[in-house]
Amino acid sequence: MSIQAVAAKAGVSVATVSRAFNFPDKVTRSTRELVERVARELDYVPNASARTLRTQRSRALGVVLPTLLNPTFAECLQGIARAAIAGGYAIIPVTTGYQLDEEERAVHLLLAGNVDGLILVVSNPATSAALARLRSTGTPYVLAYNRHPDHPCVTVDGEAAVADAVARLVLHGHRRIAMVSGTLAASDRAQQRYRGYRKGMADAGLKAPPLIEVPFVESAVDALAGVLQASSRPTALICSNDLLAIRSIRAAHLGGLRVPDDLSVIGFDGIALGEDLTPALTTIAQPNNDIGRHSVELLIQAMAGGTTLQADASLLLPYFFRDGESCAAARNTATD
Amino acid sequence: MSIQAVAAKAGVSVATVSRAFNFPDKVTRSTRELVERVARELDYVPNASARTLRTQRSRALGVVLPTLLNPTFAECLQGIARAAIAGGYAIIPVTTGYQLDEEERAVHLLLAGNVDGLILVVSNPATSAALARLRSTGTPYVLAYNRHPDHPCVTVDGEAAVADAVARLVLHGHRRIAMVSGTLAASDRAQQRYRGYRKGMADAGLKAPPLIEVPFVESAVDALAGVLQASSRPTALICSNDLLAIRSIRAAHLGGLRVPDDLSVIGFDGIALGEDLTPALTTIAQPNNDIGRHSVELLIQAMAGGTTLQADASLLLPYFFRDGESCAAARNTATD
DNA sequence: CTGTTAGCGCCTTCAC
DNA sequence: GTGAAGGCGCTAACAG
Repeated sequence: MSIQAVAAKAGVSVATVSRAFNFPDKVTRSTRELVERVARELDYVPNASARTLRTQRSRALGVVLPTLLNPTFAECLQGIARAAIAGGYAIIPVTTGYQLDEEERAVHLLLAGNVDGLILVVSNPATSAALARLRSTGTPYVLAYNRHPDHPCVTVDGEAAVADAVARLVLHGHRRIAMVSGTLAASDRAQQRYRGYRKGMADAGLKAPPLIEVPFVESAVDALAGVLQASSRPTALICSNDLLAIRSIRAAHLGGLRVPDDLSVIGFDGIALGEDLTPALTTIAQPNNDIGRHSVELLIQAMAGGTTLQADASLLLPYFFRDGESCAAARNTATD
Repeated sequence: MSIQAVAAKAGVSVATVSRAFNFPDKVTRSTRELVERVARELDYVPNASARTLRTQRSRALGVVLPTLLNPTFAECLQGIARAAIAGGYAIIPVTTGYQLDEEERAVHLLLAGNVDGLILVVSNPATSAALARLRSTGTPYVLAYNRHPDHPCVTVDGEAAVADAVARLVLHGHRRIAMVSGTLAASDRAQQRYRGYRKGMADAGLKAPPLIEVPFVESAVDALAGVLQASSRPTALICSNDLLAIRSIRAAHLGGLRVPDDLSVIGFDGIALGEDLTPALTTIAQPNNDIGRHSVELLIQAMAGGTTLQADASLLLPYFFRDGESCAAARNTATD
């Protein structure tokens, strides 16, 4: 079903049909209605690839993310999806599994797929080869969750957020506060959050114990077992993401510690599920949906202007401390 | 950067360049290497829309799902994404928020986007207008999670699964077993699972109390409060999905009941997160990733044969009873 | 084995 | 306000 068929049946030229669809005012009302009617009768749907080929715009956005198994990114993608549809764009998501070579492959794939722009969550903007190559192509893009002065980014101030959280814990009487993180090298977010932790501890005049680095989330429970049994075990844990926090709570439980009575746990991300857990997860909530939405909006805006997005378009969205039940005041301990 | 440029620089015709890429054996080794080198130098990437226009195949699959906020579907989409990439396809996901009109809009959008095939999770295959229209277009499609004799489906036997679960509970001494579900009308899955529940109860010679129907997951806690306070409250809950199970556990907790000591809770879906909760969620686990993967594989296979997928290609994958900590034997109660 | 050429369906000047 | 025609980049006959 092509524009030709519609033109023929309506007794007008293809140009008129095209205009009736794309510039309704450039055509007489009567012809427009005629064309619309015929198109409907014929179930005509404009051919996207032909249009793309002709206009050099696909109205498709590529999305590169680590995984959908972390609800954080699923929530963000949902935000992206809604905003994209609202803006008349389709999205093509690709997951990388936190692997650098997959990042490159994804960007390559998407570029070959003629996307008009890209939203990506990379491991580390400063060192990402994929990002460097992407940049050189002149395709508009925006980073989500990442933060770097040379790139347009939409995220929250993870450093300040964690420093805040530490301050809150201190206010509640905690002194032995440890941080649990995934592999630091694997993401700039983890690094920022850890910086915030150290800053928070320093500000409170506390000595920061070594970072509890968990290579695979699955091994979190094991990694924590030892730490939580020590005589000078922490009374509070700040986790670099909610999934780690959930596993930390489990580790505490397995170790015979009650949360929050014996151990306070704070997460980071604000996944929706956290509110329904028992105990409800105390966490630093990011507006995951909005991060996605704003990324799309920035991108669409830039593309409309025919430009690429600059670093100074970056958005730092507010985070929220979501009070839950996994965090409480420290009990008085003589060992302090 | 077009094929023309490559041809010119390499001193061959565009046809040769095209062949060098698509049928490497149909050109001399030397020409192929020449073309490849020049293409690399020029950073040439074949234009997807031109190819699609010419071949009438987009190598893109549309995916219609209710939401990404339920990890079940996020896990499935992850499976779809991986399998699609492996098969050389891009995916374009659209969420419907469980709304029928959004289902139609999504199908329309995707069809207009020139997808070669569709994977969808609809509310109810028997009544879906979107599905009827899709079918009439002759575009290959497959349903995931849905089950219907007239459509190709990839899912598990939800009815048998729940009946099994009831039998297990009975074996553990439970007699007052209630089911918690979302709106029955909103999904055929919920209906199947409920049928399984009634069958299981009937088989055990037990009277099934009224279904606890929760219109919005957010209201689950309220909806359950009353039921759990009653003197003849259930000793076990079978929930139609894991998110409901998690909220049911919370409701129990808020009502002063311990899980599993005072109340056993079984979920359905097998979201990964369930294993990390405390108590670890006992659930009927579906192979979410595989459901996605198989859907893609069936579709690609059918498309390769140039055919549409028939109902008899449907796949019923195995489910697993995942033992957790939210379910235990019933305590002896004189009131039984 | 390689080159020439005709469209795929659409948009967009340029005439009228 | 409408029509005619070129060409976006590519593949697939068809020739050579």
